[in-house]
Amino acid sequence: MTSPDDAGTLRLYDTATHAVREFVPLVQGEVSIYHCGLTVQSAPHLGHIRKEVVFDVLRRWLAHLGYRVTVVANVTDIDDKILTKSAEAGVPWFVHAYRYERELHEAYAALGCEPPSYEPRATGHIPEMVEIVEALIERGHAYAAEDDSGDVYFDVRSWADYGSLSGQSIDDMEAAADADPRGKRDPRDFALWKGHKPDEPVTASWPAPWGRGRPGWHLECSAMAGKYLGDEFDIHGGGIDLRFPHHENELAQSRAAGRPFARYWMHNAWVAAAGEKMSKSLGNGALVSAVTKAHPPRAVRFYLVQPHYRSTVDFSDVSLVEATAALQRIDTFVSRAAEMVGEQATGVIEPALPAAFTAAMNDDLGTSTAVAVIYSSVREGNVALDAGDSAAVGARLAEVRAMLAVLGLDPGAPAWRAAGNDGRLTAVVDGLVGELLRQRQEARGRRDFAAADGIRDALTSLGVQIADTPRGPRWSLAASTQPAATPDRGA
RNA sequence: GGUGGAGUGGCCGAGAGGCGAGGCAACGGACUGCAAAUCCGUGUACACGGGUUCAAAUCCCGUCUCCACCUCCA
Repeated sequence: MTSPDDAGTLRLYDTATHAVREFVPLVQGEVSIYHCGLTVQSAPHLGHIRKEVVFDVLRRWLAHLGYRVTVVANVTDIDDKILTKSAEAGVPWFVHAYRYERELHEAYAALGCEPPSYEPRATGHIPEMVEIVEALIERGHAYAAEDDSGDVYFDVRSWADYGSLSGQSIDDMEAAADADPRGKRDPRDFALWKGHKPDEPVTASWPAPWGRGRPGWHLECSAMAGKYLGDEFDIHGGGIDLRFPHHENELAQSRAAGRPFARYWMHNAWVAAAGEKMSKSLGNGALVSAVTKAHPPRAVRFYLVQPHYRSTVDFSDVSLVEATAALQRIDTFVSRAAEMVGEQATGVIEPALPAAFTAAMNDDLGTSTAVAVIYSSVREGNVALDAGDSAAVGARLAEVRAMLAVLGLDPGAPAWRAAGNDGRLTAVVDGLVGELLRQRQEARGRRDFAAADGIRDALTSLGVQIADTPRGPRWSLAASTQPAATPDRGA
C-alpha cells in the first residue's frame, strides 16, 4: 500500500465528484484555499473550531510539500441571527458581531491555528457582491422579487447544473418547507439580496441598483473568494452541513456569473455530542473557551486532529482525558530525549519525515495513520533512550517533532508557550523542585524510604511527577490539569 | 419523499478482499528499595442474516439501528 511512489503525490477526496482525486493546483507551486468562516453570532464551540483545525493541518501539509499557500476564511458579520440577537441584547449589530469575531480569534489562537492569509468581512465587500448580482440579472439567472420586498433571487430553474454538488435534483427537493414564497418564481430560489425592512437598523443596509438592502448569505463567499483568489481557485472547504444549500448556491451563482470557481471541494465532518450534531444539543460545556479550560489546549487539538477529518467525532470529557494521556506519552519521550541530546531540533522542520507518515498524509490527510507513525517513532526512540544510543535518540526526536509540527502539535512551537511566563517562574520552580529532589535523594541514600516517599507524595499531590532515571531523578508536570485528586490512584 | 454518511475488542479510533493500525484502560514479565516512566508479552473486534471467493470487517443481496442535509447551521 505504501510504496515510496505513493508517498509522492497528494490525493484529496473531492465532494463534488465523490472520489479521491490527485491534487493538481491551478498554478504550479501555489495553492489557493477558501473555507467558509463563521457567522459571528455566538461563541465558537468545538464543532466550529474543528473546521479551523482541519484546514490548518491541510495548509501546513501543503506548505510542507513546498507549496505557497493562500488561505481565505471569511467572517459573516451580518445576517438574520446577528440582527436578532443584537436587538435582544440592546447593542448595535456590529458590536455584537465584533465581540464574537474576537472570541473566534481567541479560539484560533488557543488551538494553535495560524490565522488565514486574508480574513475578509462580508460587510466590507458589498460592491463586489453587487457586481455579481448585476451579472446574474444581466445573464438571466436572477430577478428582482415580484412583490415590493426589494429582494433579489437566484433563479434555480435557469441553471441546469443546480444540485450537482450535492447530488440532488431540483424536483426531488423538499419544497414544501417554504410556506411563504415571498415573490419567488420557484420556492427553491434563494436570496442573493435581501431588501431592507423597516424594523431593521438602517446601518444594516447598503445601497444597490435595486434598492437598499443587505446581501444574502451565499453571495458573500462568491464575492470574497473571487476578490482574493480570482475567478478560479483550488480548494473550497467547509463543514459537511454547508454542502447544501450554501455551497451548492455559491457554486451555482459563481458559475452562472461566468466564474469557474473551485476545483476541489473538501468538507469536514462535525463534532457530535451524544450522537447528535453539536449545534442542536448545544451545551456550554462544548464551547472552546470551556473545553480549553478543562483540558490542556494542545490535547484538545490532538483530540481533533487524530480522527480522520471526514469522520464524525463524538465529544465527551472521557475522550479528552484519554487524548491528554495519549499525548503525554509522546511528550514524555520528547522531553526525555531532549534532555539526552539537547534542544538541537528546536523550531527546525527539516528532518525527513518517515515515508509512512508522508504516505498517510498524502492519502487524503490520513492523520489517524500519521499519528500511528508518530507512536512508532516514539517507541523506537524510547528503546534507543533505554539503550543510551544518543544518535538514534536524536534522529527519532527530530523526526517526531517534525511530524508533530505538521499537525500543529510541536510542543516547542510558540503557540503552546504559556502566556505571561517569561521563564523566570520556570527557573524558580525548577530550583525548588530540584532542592526537594536533592533532599529525597539524601533520604534514599540513607535508606530512609519513608522520608523519601513522603517528599515524592507531596510533589505528586501538587501535580509534579517524579521519575528516577539512571541519570538521576527528573520531574515533570502531570498531564491532568486537576493535579490533586486522581480518583483511580491505588492506595 | 430525495441525497449523503455511520454501526469495529472494556473505551477512543484507523483500515476497506489475504500477514490483528495506533492510543487509552486491564493483566503478566523486565527494570526499581517501592513507585513512576520505559521495554517485552497477553485480545480469535468488525450490527444482524444470507451469498460470491481458495480467502470477506472489507465485495453483493436483504434486515435492523443511528446520524446529517433538503434555503441561510462548521
